[in-house]
Amino acid sequence: MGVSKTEQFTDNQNDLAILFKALSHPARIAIIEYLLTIDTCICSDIVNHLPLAQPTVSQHLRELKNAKIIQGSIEGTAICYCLNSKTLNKFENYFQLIKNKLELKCC
Amino acid sequence: MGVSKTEQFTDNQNDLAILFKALSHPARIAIIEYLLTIDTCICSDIVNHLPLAQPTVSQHLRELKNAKIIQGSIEGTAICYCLNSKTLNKFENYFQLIKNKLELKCC
DNA sequence: ATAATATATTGTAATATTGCAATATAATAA
DNA sequence: TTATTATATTGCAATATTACAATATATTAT
Repeated sequence: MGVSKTEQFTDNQNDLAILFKALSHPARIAIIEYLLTIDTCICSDIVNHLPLAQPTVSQHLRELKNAKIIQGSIEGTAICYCLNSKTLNKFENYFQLIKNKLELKCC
Repeated sequence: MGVSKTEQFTDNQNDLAILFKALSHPARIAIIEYLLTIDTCICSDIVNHLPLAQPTVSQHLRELKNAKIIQGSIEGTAICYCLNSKTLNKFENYFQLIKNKLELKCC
């Protein structure tokens, strides 16, 4: 009761759900939007840019990193986070597939 | 503490997060995939097709309906649920926008 | 080495989500 | 009307998420 029955669904369905879950918080959307506006990025920029405490931002960054939506590389004392275009293209492909299937349908 | 600070983010960021949250469960991905494979659809088909109890499926359908990802029309004693292509196109547009912005960037 | 700075981790309280039994509603069939 | 069938709602237990203070870690500067 209350436990998500993930094992009852296909790997693909679970993988997609995990990807979407990573985008299901406005702070994480804000992080992505911010990373799109700048070329390089250190984490403290993000912390200053968001209305959340540093540990909370770190937690959101970890979730995006786990989903491979962003990737971080150590740059001296800071970490350079940037978007992973490969994963983001997965999303685009998925919705393009849906669009193509929808066009063949009536309602 | 623990409350999502939604009011601190823009309407657009919150709207996107809500849309993605609607897709963040494998059962709801499975519902979308199922609706893509058939032309018309009654809810009991979905219930029989998913490994979840009827109230749980009804709850997931409501969440997809609230997000306007699916829409339902009463057909006698059943309800015909189908996908809302307008909302699904929103997703595609969003990721296309991201892709375009990413191509202009270095890392 | 010690201090300063940047980021991560841990622990915990508040809240949200998930799943389902029980029940309600609403339409058709007998 | 009464049964049957299809779907929705309610209430609640189990679990997950969110936010952050406190603390840890790790790198550079002095």
